[in-house]
Amino acid sequence: MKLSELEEKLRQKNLKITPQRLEILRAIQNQHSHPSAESVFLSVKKRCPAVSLATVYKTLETLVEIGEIKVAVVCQGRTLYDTRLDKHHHFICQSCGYVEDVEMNLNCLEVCFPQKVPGHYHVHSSEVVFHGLCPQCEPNGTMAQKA
Amino acid sequence: MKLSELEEKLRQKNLKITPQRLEILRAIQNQHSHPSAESVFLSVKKRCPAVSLATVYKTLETLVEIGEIKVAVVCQGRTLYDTRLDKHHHFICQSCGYVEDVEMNLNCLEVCFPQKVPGHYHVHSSEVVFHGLCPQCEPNGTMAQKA
DNA sequence: ATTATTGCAAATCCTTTGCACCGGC
DNA sequence: GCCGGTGCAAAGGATTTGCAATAAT
Repeated sequence: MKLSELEEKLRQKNLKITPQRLEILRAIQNQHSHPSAESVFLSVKKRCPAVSLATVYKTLETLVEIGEIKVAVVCQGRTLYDTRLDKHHHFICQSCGYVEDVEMNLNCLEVCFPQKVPGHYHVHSSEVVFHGLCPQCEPNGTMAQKA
Repeated sequence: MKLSELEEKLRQKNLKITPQRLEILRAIQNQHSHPSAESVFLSVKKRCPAVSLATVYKTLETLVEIGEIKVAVVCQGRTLYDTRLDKHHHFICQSCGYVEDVEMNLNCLEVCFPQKVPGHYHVHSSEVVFHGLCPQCEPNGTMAQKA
């Protein structure tokens, strides 16, 4: 997403365009794929030392609300965000919490899930989550990270 | 799972059979499908008023470790557990956090995912997560719960 | 001028931990 | 008796909140 698009969205929702918001979006775009509030905060602080962690939390919430980013996963106690808005899936390392995108076309899933979901549930989205070990943690098993 | 099976498993791992552990398992079995530590604690307290919340947390961790229960989802900041060990999926209400099991045979998924997961990742399990609104929250939209 | 946003600090929520005592084995 | 388990209270980490000051429109 471009900064201009963000400004447009903010205006439409009567939200103000502040340097903090622009910096936070910038940080998210330049970072690794699944940033946490903490990592965004650290990144933003480099160019904008006065930002507060609370502002980062509030802004991330705002960005999710206006649909600019999504929550990728909640993993090991923290929320990881996702700048990719297109349909994809996630692999989560059980040991270190590393998250990686998984590309998969699940047309079969899309087609059949509405009948499987019980009753009158309105499904907005669905995704597959893979749990396992990443290459770094694999050799020594689940406890590798803790050793 | 039966109490006798649990006792067997505990013995095998040199873990002691204590009244608290039995009560906690009992509570889990009698409760709704996706209990939290808190709800287990409240339930156990009825028959065993002296139990401590810390013991419940520790015991739940132990039960996960010996494979007696699983973590279903982490939702709205708390961990929900699952007594069902067989393959199934989950629907999560975005508004109230209610979790419901979804039965689905995803042989297609099972067959194709190993090629899709990048590199040398070792996948232990996978599940589909559906996000949406449950019947109670549906009529008034996402904010129903907060109103 | 109006109103949203910021930054700070305190508060909150869930979960974990340290440690002395207790109880299964 | 040994060693793991329990309960308590305190600590911990992530996130939220109240509020006065600040900045966007």
